[in-house]
Amino acid sequence: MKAEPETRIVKGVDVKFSIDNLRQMPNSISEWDGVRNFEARNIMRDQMKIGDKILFYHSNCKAPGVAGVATIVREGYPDYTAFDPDHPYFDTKSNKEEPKWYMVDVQFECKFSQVLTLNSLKQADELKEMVLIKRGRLSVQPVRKSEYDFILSNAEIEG
DNA sequence: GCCAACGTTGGC
DNA sequence: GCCAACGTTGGC
Repeated sequence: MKAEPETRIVKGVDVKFSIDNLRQMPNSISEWDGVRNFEARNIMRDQMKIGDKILFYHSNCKAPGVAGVATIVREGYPDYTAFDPDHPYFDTKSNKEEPKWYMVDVQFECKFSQVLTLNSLKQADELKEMVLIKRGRLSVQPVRKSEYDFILSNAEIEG
C-alpha cells in the first residue's frame, strides 16, 4: 500500500502520510482513505482480511521504497471521506446509499531502520515479477508471499 | 463499445 | 518540474 510521506496539498489540506504518522495515531491504527482507483478499491473491498500484513510503501518522495509493515485490522467498508464536500477526497459520485469507494483500517507493525528503496528492489531477481516493479502505478496492489518474505529477510527492523 | 482527450501517478 | 505510462471520461 502506497502513501506519500512528503507534503502534498490537495484542496488546501496536506495529505502526506508516512509510516511514522501511522505509528503516532491512537493505537497506531489509521483508516486507509482516499484511494480513488477501481482496481485498488476492489483489493481493499474484496480481498484484504483481518490479520493480513501489508508493506507500507513511501511514494512520490525523495527515497521511494518500502518503509515498514502494517496489519489489516478492519476489512473493507465505505470511504466516507468521499461523502464530505469539504474533504480533499470528496467525490460527487459517491454517497452513503451507494458508496463508490472503500477503505480498510491498518495498524502499525514495524518500521525498517532504512527504507528498502525501489532502486534496490529493482536489482533483485526474486522481485522481477512483482507488481510494484513490473507495473508500478497502482496504490494498493498484491504481493506474493515469496516477495513479501524476500523483502522482510532483507530488512532490518527498527527498535 | 470504441477511442481521443484528458487527468493522475509517481519515478527521475 | 518533467513527462511516460496508464486510468477514466464522454462523445459518437
